[in-house]
Amino acid sequence: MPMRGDLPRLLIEAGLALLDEEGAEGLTLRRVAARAGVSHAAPAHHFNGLPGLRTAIATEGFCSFLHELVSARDALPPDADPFQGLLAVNQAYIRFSWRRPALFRLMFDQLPTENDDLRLAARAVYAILQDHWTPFVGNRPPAAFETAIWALTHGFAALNMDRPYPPDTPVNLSSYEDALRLLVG
Amino acid sequence: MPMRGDLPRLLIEAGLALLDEEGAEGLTLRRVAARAGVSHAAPAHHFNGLPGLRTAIATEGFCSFLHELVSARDALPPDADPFQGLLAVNQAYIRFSWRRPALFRLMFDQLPTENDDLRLAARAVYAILQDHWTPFVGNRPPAAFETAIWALTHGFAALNMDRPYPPDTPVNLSSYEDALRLLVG
DNA sequence: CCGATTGGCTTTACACTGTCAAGTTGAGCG
DNA sequence: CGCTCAACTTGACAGTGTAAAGCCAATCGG
Repeated sequence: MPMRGDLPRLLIEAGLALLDEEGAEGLTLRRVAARAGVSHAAPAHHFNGLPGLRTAIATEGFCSFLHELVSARDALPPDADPFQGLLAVNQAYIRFSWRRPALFRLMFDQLPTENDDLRLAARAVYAILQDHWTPFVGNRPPAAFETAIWALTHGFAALNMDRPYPPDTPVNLSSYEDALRLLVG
Repeated sequence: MPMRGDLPRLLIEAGLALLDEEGAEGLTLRRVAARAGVSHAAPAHHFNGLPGLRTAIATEGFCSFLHELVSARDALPPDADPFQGLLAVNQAYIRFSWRRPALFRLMFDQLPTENDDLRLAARAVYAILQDHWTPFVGNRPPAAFETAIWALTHGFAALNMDRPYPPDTPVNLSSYEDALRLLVG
């Protein structure tokens, strides 16, 4: 019926909306179908059941994620120093996890699948992160430095996604900034 | 019927087993009930529906988690230096996430609930982590140092829980050890 | 000792879910 | 026209959480 915009894309966008509006439990084949105005079995037909829809949504999520990281980088003034770039991109990472927690969780819970598109999208995100920390490697072992800085960012995002852990701890990006500064020294 | 061991505990243990054996999708009120040999509505009666069972299981998970961290600490030789202690406890953290990924995810997805028992259990875990990194704070800002070291560990655990991220990256605890050493320098 | 009450559990029912098989529709093509 | 094939729809089924009602043994006030 809707010739404008093929159905698969419509379904993915419906899924993203449901995820953002209602959380993980809102993402349902039948709800996605209803939102896209098609029959309840249409989503399973295009993707491969619910798991297929979820990986498709996760893949699209990584594209949005990448776009936000790139935007954060491009929004910097041209004379910004490398640390400002590193901080901006990694703060965008964390902010994404706050703004779209259900999608963020789906993306990283979904990672181990063997879907090539998903792996590619995730790799692209990793590449832009890499670009920004390489200037700081210095004479440290690169693998350890990569691990440290990227686990720091992801861990901070994951632990503060809904509420601070441990409870009663205030959450703010400035504490992340200080931690990052500790690492890059 | 089973006078040995009250039903709530039986249900929690059934849930933990299902989680370990079948993953997150295996944790179902009805499956838990069947495994404990009671009617399908019994679990919802004792806990408060599925969410209540989940937080109860997460709480129990934090107790096991704490126990493993304490064991790792106590297994150290008495002449171990502080860094060995820090490393041992944090590696136990990561190993737990590998051995029981579904439970680990449930625990940290469940955190934002307002259940007091859960908060208490999570806090106890945090306390033992804290014990081991305080010797290394030195003259650094303590909040930033806490954030850094704890986000590093949790992020490493979360990202390598099922498979390495980014794909094609080898996972090993030694790369974590190097990263940790970078931080405590 | 006895009737009432209560808490632990069962039974029943219902709406909602994913998945599968079969049917429908419509466009492209010989 | 008739054939095919893909994109859906329809219908059915097992499994899910939840709520209401029932059952039943233990407990307790008298």
